[in-house]
Amino acid sequence: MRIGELAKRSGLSRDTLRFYERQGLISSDAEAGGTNNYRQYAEDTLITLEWIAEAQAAGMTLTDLTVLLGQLSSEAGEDFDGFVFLDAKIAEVEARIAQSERFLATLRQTRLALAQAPFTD
Amino acid sequence: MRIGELAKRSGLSRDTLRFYERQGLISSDAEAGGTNNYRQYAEDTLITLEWIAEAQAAGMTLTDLTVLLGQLSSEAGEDFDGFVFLDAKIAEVEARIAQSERFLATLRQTRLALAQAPFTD
DNA sequence: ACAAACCGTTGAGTCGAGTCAACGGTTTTG
DNA sequence: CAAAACCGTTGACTCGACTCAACGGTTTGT
Repeated sequence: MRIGELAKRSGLSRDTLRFYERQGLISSDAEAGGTNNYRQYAEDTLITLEWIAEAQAAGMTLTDLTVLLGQLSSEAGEDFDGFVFLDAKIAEVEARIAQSERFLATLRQTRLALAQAPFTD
Repeated sequence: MRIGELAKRSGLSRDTLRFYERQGLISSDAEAGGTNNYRQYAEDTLITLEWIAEAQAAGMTLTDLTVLLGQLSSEAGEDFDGFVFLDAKIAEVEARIAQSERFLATLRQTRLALAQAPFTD
């Protein structure tokens, strides 16, 4: 599919998609018929974009993601030292979830306190 | 306490603390003896800073936090319409946690897949 | 066939969240 | 009583993640 369709289906802007591509997060090949240089995206780019969105929500930076995607596609068994990085990221996300849950608890508590305050309704 | 001590104890830079103060996230009063204009912070500023860190990890922006802090300190019962905002933020955090957990699951899965690959150790 | 809709590139701009440098005034300490 | 350590302000700068404008080529709908 071309960039416009991908934009519409992913909910991202065309600029963002080109930006992601420059960062090495997604890739495209030139269209077959070859007179123009329109980007052609595979269907599963949508899955990658979904993954990127989740990863960003989990606090990953785009450069983190470039590294991770690189490692995922690296041939297993070939001087793969990526566990260090992967494990570090897993730990980061775990920590962020824990903090988010603590924060969520205080938010809920606050809501309750406000709701029970006198003259609130 | 003065800014240097707060910086040391919170792990944030003095610049960051002054920046937070300009954003209305923390406050200080001038020192009692009055010849200098050094900031004087109360002990519980540390708690606020802790809260801010959790909130940021949960994806809140500093302006979100300024609003939230303002609402928390608003007198209950007085034309308080903040549930809309509060509930929205609660929902946001819940969503982000859910996405983070999905992402975490795929990371863990990836780790497993890589660990079980042939010739990996 | 021609306007509307789409695509490309380049380069600059924005916004959030800090960070740094420069300069000068206070405190503290050896 | 210096020198070191600390504090203040202002203004510019960085970095990540986009976003926009301008300009021109390509496809598509009527």
